[in-house]
Amino acid sequence: MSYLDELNDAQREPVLHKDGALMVIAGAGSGKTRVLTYRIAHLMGQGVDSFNILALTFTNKAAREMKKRIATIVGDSEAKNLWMGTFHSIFARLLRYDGDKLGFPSNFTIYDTQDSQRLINSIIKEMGLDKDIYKYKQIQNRISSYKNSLITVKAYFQNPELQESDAMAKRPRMGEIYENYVDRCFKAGAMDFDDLLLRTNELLNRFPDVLMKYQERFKYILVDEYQDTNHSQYLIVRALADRYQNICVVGDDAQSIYSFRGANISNILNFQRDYEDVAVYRLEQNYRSTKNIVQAANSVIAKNRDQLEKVVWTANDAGNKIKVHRSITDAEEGRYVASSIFETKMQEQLQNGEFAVLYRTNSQSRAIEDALRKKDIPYRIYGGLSFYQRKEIKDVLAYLRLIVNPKDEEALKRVINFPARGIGNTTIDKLTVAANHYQRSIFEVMENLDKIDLKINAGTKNKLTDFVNMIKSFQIMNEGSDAFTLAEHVSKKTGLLLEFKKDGTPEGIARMENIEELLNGVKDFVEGQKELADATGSLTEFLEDVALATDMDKDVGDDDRVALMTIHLAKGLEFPYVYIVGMEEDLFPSAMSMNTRSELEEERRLFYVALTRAEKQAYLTYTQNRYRWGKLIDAEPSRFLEEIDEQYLENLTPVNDGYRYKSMISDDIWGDVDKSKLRQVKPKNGTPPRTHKPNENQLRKLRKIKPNLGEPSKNTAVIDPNLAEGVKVNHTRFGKGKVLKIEGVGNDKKAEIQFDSGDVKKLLLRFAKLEILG
DNA sequence: AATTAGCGGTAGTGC
DNA sequence: ACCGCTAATT
Repeated sequence: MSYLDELNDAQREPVLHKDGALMVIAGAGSGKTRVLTYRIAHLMGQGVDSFNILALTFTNKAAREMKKRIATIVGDSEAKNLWMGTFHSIFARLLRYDGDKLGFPSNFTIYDTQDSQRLINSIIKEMGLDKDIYKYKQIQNRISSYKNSLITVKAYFQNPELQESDAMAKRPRMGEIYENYVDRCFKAGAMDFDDLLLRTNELLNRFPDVLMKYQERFKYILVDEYQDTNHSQYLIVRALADRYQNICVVGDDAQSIYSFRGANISNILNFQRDYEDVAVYRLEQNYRSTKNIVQAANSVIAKNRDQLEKVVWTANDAGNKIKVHRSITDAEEGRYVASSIFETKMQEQLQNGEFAVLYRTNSQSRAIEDALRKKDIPYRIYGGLSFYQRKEIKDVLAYLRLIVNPKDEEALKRVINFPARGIGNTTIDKLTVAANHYQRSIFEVMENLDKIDLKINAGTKNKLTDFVNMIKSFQIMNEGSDAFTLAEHVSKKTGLLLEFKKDGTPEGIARMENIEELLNGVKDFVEGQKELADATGSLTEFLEDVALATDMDKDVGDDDRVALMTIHLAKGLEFPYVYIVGMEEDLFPSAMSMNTRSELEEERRLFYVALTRAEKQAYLTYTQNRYRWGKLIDAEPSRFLEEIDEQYLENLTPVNDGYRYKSMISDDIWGDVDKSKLRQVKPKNGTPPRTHKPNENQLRKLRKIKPNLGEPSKNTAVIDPNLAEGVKVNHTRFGKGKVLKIEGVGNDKKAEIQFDSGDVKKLLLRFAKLEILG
């Protein structure tokens, strides 16, 4: 029982607690994942069948990692049967089995936010409503919150208060839009994200036999990040756990940051009322961060009124104080972060992956990116416009969706005339009207053009028939081929690849490459699925994976990069060095979250989450001016800076004397600063751009840094002089190959390599890990 | 029906 | 500053 020795006393108790309801209040960095993992392993060790365990995690990646760890304790075959994943992916799976009872096909489509918004847009148009009053985004939010609160269309119309509040907001026809939206989703065989939970509730409520089946199946239920569950999720868990009451929830009320998508903090606060004889365990020892960081975070969260009693402490070293830095503009903030990362990395001989830059809004990433790129520091952005949301990727996916589910209206509208094949809006409108009239899908109307008189001319009819036949041929191919073969065929046959290739612009090329990357992804997926017990590698499974994939789920692999992400995405992660940027009023806390106490408290919890991501060192940066909508606006330091107990802070820029800050390192010595940019950003008082060089002390310090101590750092890697044309090399990712050409000098030195796989790639030598063969 | 210029909304966080 | 939609043009 060696794994029990890896736990402290407080962690061991909930692991050993077998039956009944238990709640684990786990402070930041207190090892809650470890508790969950070992608890599951222990249950299995005690004879509980893995088939009877359901674990709901915050990301699918977390589920994968826990599964892997459990497999090392109890064995591979045992771990395979565990149902473990996010709410959305678990219940999507459940609905594929039993959704037919609600009238959904097992291959239902999952609409993403964009699909929902487009559908709402067309409904508003079809109803002839004013789009300035009925704003599709607001409508979508409204519908989403109804669904998360389990307010169905029927419940909406039975509730005068709701109707009144929509009427007050000058949207009296809100209910009709909602009704149409639900109806259209149903007819399209589609569910949006909220439906995955709402429909699960409906299924469990309406079909006692189904409920019973899953209650019997999931005798032990575990829920991670319970503080971020919404009402819909709460009800599902309660329904499933009702029979055996073996429910274990883990969470930290201080880290509840998702109220905007319906998360209800009272779910965790009221847990003890919901179940009988609830055992409560507290994990309060932080293993992650220094004393300075833990105590600073405590001093912040203490300002919140609504919270469970809890004292997070650590036995770790005091560490450095949190560094606070002010700059003039966001561009300069970026440069400071990049310089600081560069310098720290050199001095401490660190990897890029040990650094993270966290921000409140995705739009802040740009300034950071620019600065990191200029310093040639590799980075990776998480979130934002994710790979799967790019236009060209969504186009390919739309074709694939249409193959699996031809009723998928949003997919159809997306690709019916892209690449252009002479089917214009007029025709699509006619088809839509007919489809609504006959209560059929657009695709079905297109299949029966001879039988309906739509006043579409013969030429257009032929084009429509060609399109239908093309999709049908794909469907036939789908029967016999794996997802990769089909996806590749579709990309070529539809002309998508060619469309982007022929436009010849850099964007077009990039889009084509993205499609190729997607195809590689399909291939990886197909091969990966072969190893799993309960998966077949079908197109449906791939599409579901994609629809519910988050940026956090991707395996980052071996590349070593600085992580850039929003604080929301950083939840559950940890990094030795963390930069929290944009510490300004109206940005963090957000201007939109300062109206009520609870909103502000949530922003404060968000700040708490941000701070507690750091293991060794935290940096807080803010600027006096920030670009927004292309304009430079004034910014005030965030109130959160003042809320941290001063003793934990070190101010790097203490006096605002009207001059530019004197940074530890001047950008100039790196020789790659875009001076024109500097000049653009003139401070209002007319202070000239900084031109000072680093002082002798700083220079001496910099010169002392020797490249290539220990693990070679990517920026200083010494390029092997033996690397020349014709030499055989091995690359960690691309395999063996031959150097065709060497070009560029210094940092820009590149090698063109013909890999044995057939690919020819140009690699920057200072990044590429190349091994010279024989 | 296709292309393009111009305009307006947007940048708050995400399954 | 950017994206997507609309109106105008071909």
